[in-house]
Amino acid sequence: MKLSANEEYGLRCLVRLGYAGEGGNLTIPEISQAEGVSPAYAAKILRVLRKGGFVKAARGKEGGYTLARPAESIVIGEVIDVLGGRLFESKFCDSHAGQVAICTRSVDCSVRSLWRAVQVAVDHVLSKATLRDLLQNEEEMNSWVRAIPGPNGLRLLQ
Amino acid sequence: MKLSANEEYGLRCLVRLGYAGEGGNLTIPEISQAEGVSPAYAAKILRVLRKGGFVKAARGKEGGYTLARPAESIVIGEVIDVLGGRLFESKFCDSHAGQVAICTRSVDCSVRSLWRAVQVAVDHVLSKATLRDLLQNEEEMNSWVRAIPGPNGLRLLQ
DNA sequence: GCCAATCTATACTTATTAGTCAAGATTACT
DNA sequence: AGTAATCTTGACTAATAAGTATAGATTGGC
Ligand code: FES
Ligand code: FES
Repeated sequence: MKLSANEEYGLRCLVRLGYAGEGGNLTIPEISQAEGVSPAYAAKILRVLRKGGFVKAARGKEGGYTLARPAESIVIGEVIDVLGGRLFESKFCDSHAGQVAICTRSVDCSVRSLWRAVQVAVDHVLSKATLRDLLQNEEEMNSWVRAIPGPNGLRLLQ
Repeated sequence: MKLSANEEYGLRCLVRLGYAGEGGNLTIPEISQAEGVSPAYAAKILRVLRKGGFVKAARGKEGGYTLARPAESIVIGEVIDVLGGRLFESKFCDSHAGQVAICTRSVDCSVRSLWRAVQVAVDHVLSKATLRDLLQNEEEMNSWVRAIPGPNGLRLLQ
């Protein structure tokens, strides 16, 4: 259960484009330098973001990347899904089936129930965050996090 | 952000031992067969659990593995930490440092703030679950999940 | 003492993810 | 048309995680 490099750099590249503003254009060399990754790797990641429909590319001179839609309509949960998949996918239990009672009889598995709970908790945060929310400084972001409703764990950040 | 094989199988082996009850003893071949993994792999995972202090081993004939402490004192969050590390470790941002404003000036990064929020959400679930909670069937476990306090995302499981 | 059942440790192989490279395609400008 | 700046694609290499193999150490029973 670790953040992948794709998720980390992909999200950062997207934030970088968000800072460039609506219609703002950044080239691969620019993004690459800003995020401290190689141009080739930035290109690879940006391709994933493009195929996910979050950014669009223009080729040729004066080309570059730009957000495909307004920052407030880009939900971070969807971005993370594209960059790194889900924490707990439904097929997971099929491919890791044990033999006897606990997990094969997959109609009845407490472990799976726990994984689902974790997935829901993650989704609860990531489905509420948009790229717009990330286009602010850390302090403002912390306020945003605390504003997630309910006396849930996020309050612990307080 | 995916569950690792270590986490999946490690937790299942632990649950299996939990079913064996306090003082219950299972050998590597038994666990291996029950969980559908090779004996060698089960051994590798059980070693991690032993070093984490969750199970203890007895060698020689009549040997095997047993829980190191009562199931209700084994917190799943700690188990997952040992098996697969944290989602977002503090050194993470050091090793993935970008160059300019967003992530190098790590005193001010909204992305990091989001990762922390996700980590807190995960911990909120996993720090409340003990091995005892997992020693019940899926339906009972779902009830347990719903009982996590607050109108938070876990309600979505309803 | 010997043997069989068991865990232990380390090294090895395979699969997946991370990251690089090189050739090609598109566009703007002259 | 020519050229330079740009994205696109697929193949390649490197690093890490997953899984296997093998030799060794411990224990109980005969
Ligand atoms: S069915 Fe997947 S962990 Fe039990
Ligand atoms: S400092 Fe780590 S994501 Fe920004």
